[in-house]
Amino acid sequence: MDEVKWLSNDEQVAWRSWLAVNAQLTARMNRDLQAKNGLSLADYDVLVNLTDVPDRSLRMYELGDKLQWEKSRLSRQVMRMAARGLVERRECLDDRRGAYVDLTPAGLEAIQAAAPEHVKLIRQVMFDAFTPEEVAALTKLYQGVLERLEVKPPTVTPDGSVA
Amino acid sequence: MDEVKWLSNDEQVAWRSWLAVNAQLTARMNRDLQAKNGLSLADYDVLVNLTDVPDRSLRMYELGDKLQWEKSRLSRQVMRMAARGLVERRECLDDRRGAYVDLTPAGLEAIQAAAPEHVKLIRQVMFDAFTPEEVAALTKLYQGVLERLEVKPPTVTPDGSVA
DNA sequence: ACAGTCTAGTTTCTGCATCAACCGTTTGCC
DNA sequence: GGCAAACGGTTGATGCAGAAACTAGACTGT
Repeated sequence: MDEVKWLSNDEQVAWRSWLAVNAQLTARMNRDLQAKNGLSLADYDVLVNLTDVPDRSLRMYELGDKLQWEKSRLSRQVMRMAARGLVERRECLDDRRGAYVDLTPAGLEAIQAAAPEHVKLIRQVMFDAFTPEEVAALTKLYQGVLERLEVKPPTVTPDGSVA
Repeated sequence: MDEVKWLSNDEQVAWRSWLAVNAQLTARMNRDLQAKNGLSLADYDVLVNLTDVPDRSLRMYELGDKLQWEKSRLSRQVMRMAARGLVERRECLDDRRGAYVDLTPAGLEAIQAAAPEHVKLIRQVMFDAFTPEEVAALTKLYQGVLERLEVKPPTVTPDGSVA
C-alpha cells in the first residue's frame, strides 16, 4: 500500500479540468433550468426518463434504476413533483407494494418547454465545438470509466427523443 | 428561437455517458473518502487547495476563488473544518474585514492519509487506462468547455503536489 | 401452509447547498 | 472630508441528499 504513484502534471491538469467542468456545468444547467423554467436538474432528469419510455410511465424501481439514485431520494423527488402536478403516482395492481409514476400533460409540457434551451446550452459548450471523432473518443473513454466503476453504461437511445 | 437542433444519437450517448460518469464517480469518491478517512469530498478539496500553496494559508476569498464556491458555502465549510481542527481561522491585520484560513498539522495529516487511496481510485478508473494522447485530448476538450462557460481554467500546477 | 427472506417503497434524522439579507470595512470620487 | 459603492465575510431560512430503520407485500422451500 506504499509507493504511491501520483498523477503526472499533465494528468493533474486534465483531472482538475474535469472537476471544474463537472462542477461548473452542473451548476450552470441547474441555474438556467431553474431561472427559465422553474425546474431543477433533478426534475429535468426525471422528466427525461419518463418521456423516453413509450407509455410515459415507469415503476419507481425502474426509474430509480435508470437514474441510479438512492431510493429515498427518488421517493421524495416524485412526491414533490406529484405535488406540483408534473407527474402522477398510480398504484400497481399486480404488485401491491409497487407504484407507477406517470408523466402528466403538464409534465410533458414542462419538459418540452425546457428542453430547447437546455439542449442549446449543451450544444454550445460541448458538441458544437467537438468533431464527430472527438465525440466518439469521449464516449469510448467515458464508457470505459463506467465499466471500471462497475456501473452499467447508459442505455443507447434507439430513437431521437428529448435530450 | 424555434427550429431546435437536437442531439444526434451519438451525441446523446456521449452526453448520457458524461452525466453518468459525473454522478457516479463523484458519489464514489465521496463514499470512499467518507468511509476510509472520515472526509467529505468538500473537505478534501479545501485541504488540497491549502496544501497546494507555499505557506499553507489562504485568504477566504482566494480559497473561494480557487474552489469556485458560493461564499456562504465556503464560510460554513471552513467553520465546520475549524471545529474539527483541520484548519484554523486567523484574522487579517491589513484588512480587518478579512480572514485567513491556515492548514493545521492535523489537516495536513488528514490529507496525507487520504490522498494515496484517492489518487489510486482516480488512476484506476481513469488515467491508468488512458494513453498520454487521450489525456491531452481530454484536457483540450475540457478547457474548451470551461472557456465557453466563461470560467477560467484551473491553474496549471507548477510542481508535483498532492492530487 | 407457513417461516424466512427478499423486494418495493416510505420515513426519519442529520448534514450540506443555495439564496438573500445583512454587517463592518475599504475604496473611489468629488 | 465625506458619501456612495464595492468588497469580504457571516447568518438565517429553506430545500435537498444520503444512510439507516421501517412497513408491507411477495417469493422460496419444505
